[in-house]
Amino acid sequence: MEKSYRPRNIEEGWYRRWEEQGYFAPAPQGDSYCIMLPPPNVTGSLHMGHAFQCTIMDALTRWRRMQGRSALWQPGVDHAGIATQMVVERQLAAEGKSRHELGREAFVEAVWGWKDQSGDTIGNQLRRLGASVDWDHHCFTMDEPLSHAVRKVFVSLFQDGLIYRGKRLVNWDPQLHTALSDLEVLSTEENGKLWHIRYPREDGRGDVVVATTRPETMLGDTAVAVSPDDPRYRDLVGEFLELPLTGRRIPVIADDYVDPEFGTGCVKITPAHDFNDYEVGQRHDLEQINVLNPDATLNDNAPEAFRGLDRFEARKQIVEKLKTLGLLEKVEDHKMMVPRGDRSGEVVEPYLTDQWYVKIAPLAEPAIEAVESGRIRFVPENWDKTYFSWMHNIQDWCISRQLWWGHRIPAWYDPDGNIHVGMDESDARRRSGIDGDVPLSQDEDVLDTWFSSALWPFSTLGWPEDTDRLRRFYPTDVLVTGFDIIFFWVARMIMMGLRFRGEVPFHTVYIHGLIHDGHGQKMSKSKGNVLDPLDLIDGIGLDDLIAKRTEGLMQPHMAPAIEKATRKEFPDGIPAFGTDALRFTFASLATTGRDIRFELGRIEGYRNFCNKLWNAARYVLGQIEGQAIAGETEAANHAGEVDLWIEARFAEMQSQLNHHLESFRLDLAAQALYDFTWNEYCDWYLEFSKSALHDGTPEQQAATRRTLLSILDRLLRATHPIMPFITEDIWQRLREPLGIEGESIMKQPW
RNA sequence: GGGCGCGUAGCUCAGCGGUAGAGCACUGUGUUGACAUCGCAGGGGUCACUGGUUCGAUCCCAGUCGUGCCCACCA
Repeated sequence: MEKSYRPRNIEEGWYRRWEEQGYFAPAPQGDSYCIMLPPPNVTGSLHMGHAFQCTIMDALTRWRRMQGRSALWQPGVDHAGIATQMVVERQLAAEGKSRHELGREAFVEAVWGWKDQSGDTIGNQLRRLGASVDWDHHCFTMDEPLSHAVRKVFVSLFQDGLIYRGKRLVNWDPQLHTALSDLEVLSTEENGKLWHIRYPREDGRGDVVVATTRPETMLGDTAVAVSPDDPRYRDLVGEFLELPLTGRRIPVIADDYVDPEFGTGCVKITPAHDFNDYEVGQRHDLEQINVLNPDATLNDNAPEAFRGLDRFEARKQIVEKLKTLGLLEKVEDHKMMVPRGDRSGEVVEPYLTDQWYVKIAPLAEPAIEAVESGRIRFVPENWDKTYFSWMHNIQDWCISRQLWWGHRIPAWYDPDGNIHVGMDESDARRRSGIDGDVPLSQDEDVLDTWFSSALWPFSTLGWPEDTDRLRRFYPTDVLVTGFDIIFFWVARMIMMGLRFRGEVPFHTVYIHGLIHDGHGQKMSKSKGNVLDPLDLIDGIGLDDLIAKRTEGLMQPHMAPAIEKATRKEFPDGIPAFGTDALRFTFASLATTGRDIRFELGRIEGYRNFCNKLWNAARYVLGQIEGQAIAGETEAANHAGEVDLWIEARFAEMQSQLNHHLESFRLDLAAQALYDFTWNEYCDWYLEFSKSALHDGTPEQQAATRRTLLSILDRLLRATHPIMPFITEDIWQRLREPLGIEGESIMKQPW
């Protein structure tokens, strides 16, 4: 063995060997154990969070596999509708082209091309991380079998009345020109203004002052509301007002929605541009006047002077106009929550469109029950509160997106606008009994990416076919994921799993924290604080790191600051720590907390730990070369106090380790291994063995050699789930002296 | 406005009803073979604050302060 631990030398070959030998496929017998890999974006690459998550999943899978379970870790990737489409559109934009110039077919082809080009980045990363996934069954959400499952679910839900098409307000992203679900809208507090505007009374007896944060929407007002209990405005209810700039007359109505304490106590009601106003409008049967185009410029329902203006420019001009008309009473500074699209960052508009929805309440009910009854358990437990609070207030799910990349909605329209849903056009015709000569056109929209993700636990196993894998591995055992996608993904998998399999998709949801940088900041390209897991494994020079962090920035002016911070934090770049050290670090960071700070000092310490283990093995192997090794019984007969002590300590550690793995405390598991290896096996037993090997009888020496080897063997197996490479590499050298039959530590019993 | 979490050694974090632990950092010291990616020895904390329960609280309960995240329709 080399004197120093060099991860690169030992990590290279083992993964290929494991994969070639088919060790990652679930064993034909044994109780099943299954984890679904949360599918990363197909064209993306794995970041630290993914690597962290993979470490947890791989450690659990390897551990169960060694315990004799038929373990399946199901891999795959997600088509990630909006994200992927945006990437490709940006590439086109760089060439001065737009997707509309290409047309739908060519654009989708371009996306597939990009998918192929970005290639198997994720696959290669997973391999470098040592992930023991079942490559033979790798899935992509847009593979035909999975797409078939998507259509099947859509048709079925439609037939059962749980999918419907409706015209109502949605969150509209005016930049991406698509509807978004509630979850894809993030509200942030921003500084805004509250404009107080006079609406003259029709009877000429003065005016009413309304307060609004969005004056441009007044062009679509169809009422002004006051609180029914407000004595100031009691007489006003039923009267009419003149809506400035439009010449329209609108009624004053009374509605509980209005808080008399806020603003002036009078609220302008714009049913087509505000979710609350929409509700009020429904209650009072108000007209909905849409004044915006899909790109958030004013449309022809607006007075001519404002048509075609962007919403924010229109706001400026409207306020200006009101001022000259003497209708602007005052303007106040006002903090408000502004809704923005999570991908585009654009201010989202409540917008009246036709969209597809999943009627969610009937699906949510059993999903709530499944967690209440304990058939699904969150770890740590208190995440169930988050789950429940969302599920109890869940709104219908808008599933249509005005994108080109994704699963096309399996619905067709006849010339009269009737809807026909089916697995394909002919199926739709058959179901509706429509002749072949009636022309049908398919809905242009695609489904929300999460619609297909929701089916992942069974679509990847072959559903709707009744496959052996499906029967064997569904329900799966553990879902490992971050708390950021409990709503997006976890809840929806539970709902769909119960609906289409009649059983929960998994028994345990292990929620881990999110990896941040050493200062507790979220890692992001724009902050320039991203670490690539592969750079921690292979190392990277300072200049390369800086280049990586500053190239392709959305805000290039940040580059100097990023460079400075990077130079300060990594003056010598990043040394190569190896996969095992990285994995051990991730395991030790897997505490119950919510955010996790990744610091270089930590991984350095664990790289040293690898070296410690390496050298302990070197010592042990050096002692046995050409020497007699006692058999097990023989060794027991000649065991001294120290041997008994280390045996007892190992047994204790092993039992703690099991307990910690059972309870998903990989941090404690890692610590138990670290403590035993360093503070007991190395510091004490190895030291004592030196005198035993020097002064003992030949029998005692042979017994000591047996114990040295035997503990090392078991220690390596115990450490293998977290550090697969170094343990395999050392263990291979123990096979002969211990007379072990197996070919790999992966296949050794736990 | 609700919900969840956190506040323990200089830093990052474990822990637990019985007079505090790890890694890193720090101090001193040690190189003829397991390991300087190391060994040995050591310094350092009134476990945010206040009150309560208890024989006993860092740990349980109530409140306060600080801090972070999530959800929510106040125009």
